[in-house]
Amino acid sequence: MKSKHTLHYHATELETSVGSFLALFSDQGLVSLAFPTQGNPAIPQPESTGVLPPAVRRWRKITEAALAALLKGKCPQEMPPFDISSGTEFQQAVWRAMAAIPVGQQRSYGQIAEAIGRPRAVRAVGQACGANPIPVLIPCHRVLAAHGAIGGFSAGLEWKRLLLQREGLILPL
DNA sequence: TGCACGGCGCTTT
DNA sequence: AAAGCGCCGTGCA
Repeated sequence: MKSKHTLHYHATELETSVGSFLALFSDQGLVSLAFPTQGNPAIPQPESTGVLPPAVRRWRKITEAALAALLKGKCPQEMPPFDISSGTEFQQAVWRAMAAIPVGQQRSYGQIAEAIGRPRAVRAVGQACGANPIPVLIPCHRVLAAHGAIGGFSAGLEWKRLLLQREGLILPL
């Protein structure tokens, strides 16, 4: 017996002002987003965007526009649907809470923990943030340690700083 | 300011 | 079953 859903993902590159992100879509929506890997601009693109299913082509365009907006510190007009089914219930709750942080605002790991009703699960929240499959659009960069310290970032603190800076957030030195 | 530590909830091995 | 975290408050120099 084979399931006909989610057997395969559509991989596609998204060009931005800071390099090319790699996006993965399922038939449910955007599954993951990967930062441009250093000095590695052109992974050969096996499928042209022409072969992508219509829905995926639409989401791709929306995602690209949303990325561009966020990199300019602006609020995206539209977001693609997220397929975060890979996460545990807890992780999905954390990711949804992060997605609700407005552009230009910040939260602490503790605040996210409270927002999902587990005020003491602070470390677990940190772990779940690190597991966020859709960085930038699910703004894990807007989650800082208590008292404004920058905290961590799995893709590298440089990216976190850049994103915060573009959104006009100032960090304590 | 800075470091050390204990406790915490969840994921991963 | 146990380790290991993108944490956080406290306490001490």
